[in-house]
Amino acid sequence: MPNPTDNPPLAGRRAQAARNDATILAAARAVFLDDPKAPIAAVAERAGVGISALYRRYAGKEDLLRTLCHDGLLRFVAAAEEAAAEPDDWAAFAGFLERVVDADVHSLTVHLAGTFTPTEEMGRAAVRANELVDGLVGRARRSGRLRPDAVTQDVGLLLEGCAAIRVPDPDRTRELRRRHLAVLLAGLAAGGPALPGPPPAAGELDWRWRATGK
Amino acid sequence: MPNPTDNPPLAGRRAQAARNDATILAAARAVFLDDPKAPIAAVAERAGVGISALYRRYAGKEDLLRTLCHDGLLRFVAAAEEAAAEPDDWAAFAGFLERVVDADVHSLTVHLAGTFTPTEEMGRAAVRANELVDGLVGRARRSGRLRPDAVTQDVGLLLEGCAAIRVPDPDRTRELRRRHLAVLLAGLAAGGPALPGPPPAAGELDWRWRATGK
DNA sequence: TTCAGAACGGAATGCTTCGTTCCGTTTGAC
DNA sequence: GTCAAACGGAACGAAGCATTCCGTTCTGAA
Repeated sequence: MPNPTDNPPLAGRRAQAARNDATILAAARAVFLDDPKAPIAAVAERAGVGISALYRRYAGKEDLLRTLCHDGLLRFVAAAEEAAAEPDDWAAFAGFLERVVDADVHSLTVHLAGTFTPTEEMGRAAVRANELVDGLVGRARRSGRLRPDAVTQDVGLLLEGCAAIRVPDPDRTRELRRRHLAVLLAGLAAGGPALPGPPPAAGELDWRWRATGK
Repeated sequence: MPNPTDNPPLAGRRAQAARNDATILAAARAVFLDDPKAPIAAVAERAGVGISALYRRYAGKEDLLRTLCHDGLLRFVAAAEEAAAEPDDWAAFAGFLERVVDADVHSLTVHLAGTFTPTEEMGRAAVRANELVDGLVGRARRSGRLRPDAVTQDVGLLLEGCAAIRVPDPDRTRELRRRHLAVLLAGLAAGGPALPGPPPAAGELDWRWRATGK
């Protein structure tokens, strides 16, 4: 799994193949982001390659989806780590959400859940992701900027809500999600009335990952 | 399209058939709410009837979906009208959102869009629905409780976001959506920082209704 | 009591969609 | 010049699903 930022100046079949690795994964991301039930042929077409180029790299559709999702999980973790470097507690929290929403990482992982059996490595990445979010929420809450009754799992609700917003134009989609996120951040700021109902519990939003069934 | 609240004390085949009308529509609502691409057989099974009982009432799948969606639109309008009767401007606005979220009306209409060609009557209902929402938003804004930069179309974003939240248990889903809605309402209250980006324009969220293709 | 047919259950049908495989071709590498 | 990695894309076979068809049940009126 080569680094997408590699830019090998090599020519020839080998280099072409290496570049295709990234091209195919990018195409798969775009296609399945648009329609989680898209056929594999759509990915090949989008990447501008034949179907066999896909099957040379992945054992089957499930394998491709798993790889794609794993990749998304790593991006999620990276976003959280980057955001955590921000000194201001609230800016770190808000910046994290903006990164994840912009990168559209959440919709990928959520909509693909259940279409493959996850690996243990993915499980570890998920745990790490959760720890990072927990840290960001904790910092924001301790700073007094985040309302005290907001919990880590509220972030999941929030991301799911933002991911649901979509219009045909991707750029406009990002703008609208940003706007929606701004409303949510305003609502998460300390000072509002108490939130109703029992807060989402740990693992309550993981149900998509538990079974392989539809 | 019989009123679901009818309770004919009649027995016999005729009465059974009349009751089935409502049973089937309710089953269809539950099934397609759970999975918008569910097969028609799932509806029949859920309703506890045979497939032919369905085809006796509807010309085909598209006809059933259209009827179901039309029904949802009417429920949406009814919710808006009920909420508008509330004298307090903010309570009317918030109450409307709670009704729609609780009844899960929005997800039905949104996820089914594009699977059938709408009737003119549905178009009229949609216009009426929009006018009602516009009125509620206007009242809330004039009362000073709603932030001035929120527009009618933000309600669409908000409802879409809430509809995206779901867990296996329907009751818990409602609770979580209510919680999410509370955050959003807190964020919509006047006093926050300005919302970014151009606000959603009229018709910008109607794209699902314009084409029949996927 | 009889019987025409409304209402129904569910198997059978035919079509579409898709994942996967297979085979002939191209093109660097040595 | 030869070999095989990489490919393109047609072909295959399975699965899912909308719709139709037919035999059965039971009501309601004569």
